[in-house]
Amino acid sequence: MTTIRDVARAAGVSPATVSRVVNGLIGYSAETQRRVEQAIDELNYEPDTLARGLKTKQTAVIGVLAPVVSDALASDIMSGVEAAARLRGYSVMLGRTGPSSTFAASYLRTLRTYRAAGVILISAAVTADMRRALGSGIPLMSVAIRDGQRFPSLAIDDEAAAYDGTRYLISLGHRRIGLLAGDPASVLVNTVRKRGYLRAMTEAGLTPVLEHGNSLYDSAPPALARLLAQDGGLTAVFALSDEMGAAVVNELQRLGRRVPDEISVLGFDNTRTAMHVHPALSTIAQPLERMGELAVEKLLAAGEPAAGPTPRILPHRLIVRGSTAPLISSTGSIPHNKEQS
Amino acid sequence: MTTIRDVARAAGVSPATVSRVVNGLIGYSAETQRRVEQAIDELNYEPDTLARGLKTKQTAVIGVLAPVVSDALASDIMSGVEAAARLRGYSVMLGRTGPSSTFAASYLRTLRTYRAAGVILISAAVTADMRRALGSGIPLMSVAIRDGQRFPSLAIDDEAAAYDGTRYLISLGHRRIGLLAGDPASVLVNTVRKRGYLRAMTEAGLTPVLEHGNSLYDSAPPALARLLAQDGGLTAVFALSDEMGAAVVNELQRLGRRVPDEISVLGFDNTRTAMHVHPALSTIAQPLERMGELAVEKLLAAGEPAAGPTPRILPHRLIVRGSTAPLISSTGSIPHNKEQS
DNA sequence: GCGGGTTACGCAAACGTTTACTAAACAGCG
DNA sequence: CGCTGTTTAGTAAACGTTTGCGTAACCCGC
Repeated sequence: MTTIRDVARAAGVSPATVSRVVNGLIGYSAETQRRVEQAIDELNYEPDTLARGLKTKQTAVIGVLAPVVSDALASDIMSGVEAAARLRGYSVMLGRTGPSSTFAASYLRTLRTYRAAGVILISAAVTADMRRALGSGIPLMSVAIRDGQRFPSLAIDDEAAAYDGTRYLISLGHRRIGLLAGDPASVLVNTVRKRGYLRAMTEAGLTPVLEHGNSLYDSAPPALARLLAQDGGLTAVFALSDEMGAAVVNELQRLGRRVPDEISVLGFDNTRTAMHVHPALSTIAQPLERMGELAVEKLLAAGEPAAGPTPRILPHRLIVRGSTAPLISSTGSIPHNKEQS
Repeated sequence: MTTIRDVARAAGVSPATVSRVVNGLIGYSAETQRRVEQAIDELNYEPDTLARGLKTKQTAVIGVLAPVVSDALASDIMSGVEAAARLRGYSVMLGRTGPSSTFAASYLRTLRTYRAAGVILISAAVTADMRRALGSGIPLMSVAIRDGQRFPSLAIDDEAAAYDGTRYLISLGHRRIGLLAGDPASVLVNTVRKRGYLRAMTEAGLTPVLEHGNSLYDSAPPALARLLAQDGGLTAVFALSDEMGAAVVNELQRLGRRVPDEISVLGFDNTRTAMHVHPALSTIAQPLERMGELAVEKLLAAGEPAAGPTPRILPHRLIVRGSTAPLISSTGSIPHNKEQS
């Protein structure tokens, strides 16, 4: 490995000067710069990140923690994080927190000893424990979850999104709308989405019908069965994740119910999964990649304590595909599809 | 931040001794160990990774590079990598190489300056350029692709897997079997899979029919149309990725062809996507998570140059779900489903 | 041509570890 | 009791950077 000293010798200057030109500081002549740069090229020099980090107490790494790595939602966010990070010369370090954030603190401690520039927490609430494990020097930001006002976060307004989704189904003429929620214990965003659904239903004078899955595909069929047991005449099902939504579409068809003619299905998140089913799932979109990008932008801007704990709200969007349709009601009033923001 | 010197002072010993107990070396009494450990606990000391890495010329990070981050196949492998890494106290650093490995060298250079313990390359061939960018000290292993004998790799036998898949369809009684391949330019594993298909077809005296997509969902419908244009009487389609397989299932149904009664569909990889479609996709499984785990195991064992360039072959497995069925042929011979390894 | 201001650059001390090397303490043993 | 061998522990020199400080050299106007 060639060091800064090798370059200095080759260029006939001191290591200090090499460091200055490498870091674009001032204090050297144009001629010196040329010689140094030539030496760098010839020796194929690359500054050692470890030594640099040790001295400057900062490394260009951003930690990303998600409940599970191989998850469509988390993957999309990570993709945005990776893109934004690489654009700014940062690397990303990946970690899995487990469904109930079991490993989070341990990862954060590691990230601290790496002197990470910041960490992004996906779909998990920031606890005081975590904040402590990370130490005070490193900014932390949670994404795809709203965490009161205590820590910076970046998410859509899940309550409003669920409200809008429910309103959309109502506007299609549906009256008997079932909700397929996720596990409120592990993914607390479910609680607030559920609230949005309930508000829309009671406002419209409709009676809520709801069951819980765990957000994953396999949990949906049994939960759907329970939903149908409660009200066999449901004309629409609102699933709070695309995986469950996709499962509902498939299961309904297996049961011989036609989607969307007999029963509409609405998903949530707009992950790839929504496209993988036929008819394609209408869903509430979160700007996932964009959220990842924004997270690193805000994180790095947070060097200045100007950015306080400002939970930033991103817009959600209703995406209408093939799984929802107006109710063919006996009253004959048929609202039509629309894409709204 | 508390340093090793603080601990030493608190325990009344020298930094050297603290270092020894932290690293489990020998050369201190039981009493000393007790005092040091107590001081560590009290001061909440955590050794600085950067300083340690600088001195020892090694850090506990493993790099993982994939063509795209938010890909079901890559995600599953990464998941295995993360699990195995964390088990051994290693962290994983994530990078995206782009479809034609554009960014790979740059990432490898970064990984080198971090003095990574090893790097894992997913679905991308190792080039001499990459090997050079990484330097000579860091082991590199490619996963889910077989790279001749030049660099260590870990994959299934794609030729045999495609052969077996095709044989399976033939054993079901199908004679007119179309292949939906991926883009051979970007994902070269497609070439060898195609070879397996061709071998099985010619061995059986059948005429191959094939078209190319790009492995992604959206590329499948048009490719399927071209396939059908070549032979409208196809009774089975073998798609070389689950995304394409899922798209084929959906598209076929949209065209009014019943799956699997009129036409069977076989996928490849056994990602989550295979489950997201109805009927669920029969597919050739790669042990993706296991591959990730094994990759880090071999990588870390490769400290000893005992492990040469031994491309390790993992077993593939045929998974029969609902998208394939025996051909109802006029001859009346109906082979039945089976799960084989 | 000289003082004052600027610019270009080198010296050396950090940053927090690990690890030779060395020394003291101690035990065993004839 | 001296001698040797072993164990425990400390000293200090690295590892490859960055950066405060100092000092030549230079520029400029009077």
